Amino acid sequence: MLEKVKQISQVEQGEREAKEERDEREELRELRRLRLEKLEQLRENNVEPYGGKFVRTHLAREITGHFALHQDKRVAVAGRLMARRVHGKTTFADIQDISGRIQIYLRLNDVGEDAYALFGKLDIGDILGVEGKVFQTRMGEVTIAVEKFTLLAKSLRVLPEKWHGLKDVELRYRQRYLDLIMNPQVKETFIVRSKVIHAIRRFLDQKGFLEVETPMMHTVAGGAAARPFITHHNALDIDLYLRIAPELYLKRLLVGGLEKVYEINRNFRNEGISTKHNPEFTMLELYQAYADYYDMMNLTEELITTVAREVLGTTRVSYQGEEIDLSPPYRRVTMLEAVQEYTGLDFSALEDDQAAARAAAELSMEVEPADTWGSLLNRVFEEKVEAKLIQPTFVFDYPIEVSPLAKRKKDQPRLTYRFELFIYGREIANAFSELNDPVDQRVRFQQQAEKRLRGDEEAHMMDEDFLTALEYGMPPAGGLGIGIDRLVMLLTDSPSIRDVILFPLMKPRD
RNA sequence: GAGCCAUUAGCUCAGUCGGUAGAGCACCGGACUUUUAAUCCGGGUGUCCUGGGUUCGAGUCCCAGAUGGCUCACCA
Repeated sequence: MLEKVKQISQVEQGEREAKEERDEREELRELRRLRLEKLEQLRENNVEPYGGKFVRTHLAREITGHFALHQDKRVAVAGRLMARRVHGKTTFADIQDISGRIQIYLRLNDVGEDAYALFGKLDIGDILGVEGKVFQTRMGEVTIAVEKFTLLAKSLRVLPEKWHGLKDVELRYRQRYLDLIMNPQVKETFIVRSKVIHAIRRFLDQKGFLEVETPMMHTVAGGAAARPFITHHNALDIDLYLRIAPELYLKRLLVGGLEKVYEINRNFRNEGISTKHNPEFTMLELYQAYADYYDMMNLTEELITTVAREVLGTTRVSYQGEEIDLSPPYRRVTMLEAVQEYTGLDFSALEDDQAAARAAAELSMEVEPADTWGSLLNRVFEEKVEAKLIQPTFVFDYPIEVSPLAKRKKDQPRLTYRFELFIYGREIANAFSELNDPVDQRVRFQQQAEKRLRGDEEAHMMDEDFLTALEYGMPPAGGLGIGIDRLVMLLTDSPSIRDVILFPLMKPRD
């Protein structure tokens, strides 16, 4: 009995020590503790630290950019306190809002002792509303002479350093809000992203395209060669796939008579993460009935140049030190020509799979038994050519093996009416004359199914429901997909896809 | 999945040969009524990523792990 009591008291002691250690650690976070105390003090002095609506008359930039218009005018601005320079009975500070920063100036004589003391208790990071008259300092800085200010939100955490900003890449992604507060270029990038998407919508709407939304959760993951994420619907007790592409649903809409449709939304692919890949990413897909892939090339050129002009005001962009000219026409080259140009190898002269395998081996490529003329042509292109296509280049007529949803070329049955657009060695767009022959499509699915049986998890799945739709008759059509994230990377000179996705996927930290 | 690199105060970073951890900003106290990376005086606030090991002694050396970055692989 005594033993047991002893044991319990030992356990209790251990718990107590652990708790004391926690308390001690909590106490060590002095900066935050100090701010919590300030919060209490504010409330004791009847200052509400978390305000409500504040009516602003101007954004910072509107005032600083047009001083003459606002001189001596009374204005109200709101934003985050980003810097403070105290000179005894006067204080300068900087307020940051969506448009930028503006300096404010407080004098004890103007605001009174209580308010001046309160301002001294504020912290960098607090959100305020200020009212006062616009003037220019001796040094020429457009400034608001504060008559009144209101605390709108007390900050309990210390912002990153004012001069170097937030550099730690991990923190920038995990706490993007801090990145946005501290690094103006980051905010600019995401504003550009928003404008790009808006410009695309405007462009397509004007051309008579209808924006639609198709399912994100699929019972068959189709429309691309990729491994899907799997989720589960409890009530129906079925597994579902997060979509890897909207393609097969958008084509069903062509069957239904929606002749020009597009969707801008997320795709999910359960694959590796890199500077060019995020598990969820944004795609534009569009389909136009009675068009073909040449129409899609023209549309792609027009879309990209329109967006670049509207958003950046130019079609010449600098990407990672490389000058890229986005003005049309873009170079157009068949895959066969491109491979010949960069390797000297004329694939069109190779009669069969064996000849292709021998030729590929001579280029010191690994050849596998399952490889065919088309798969090798594609691989030689990917390995020897792709990275060299810096200026915008349409590469067209892709092998049929790697294009199970594209229409077969009439005169060259080993190829399809398909192109991809490359810029800076990266695939930006993918398009084809859509396969609308249900019998051919069934054969293609069957070939893909065989690849799946052989262990290719990225091969397309058979989609009977889609085939049924095609059997009702789908108009011939051109289809186009553009990776929005990659386009935005190009237009914002961002080296990583994570720089253009607000919250890229990160592993949880403990 | 593989290789290389990084992880030290809230942030940006030093830290020598293994000898008990520093700077700037931010913060706290004081001075200052047109500054602007304000300035001047005083104050260091820490799970040195985590866990083992070597050692009299580890931020530092070794092993394992975590997270992140880059490159490659895969892919769009």
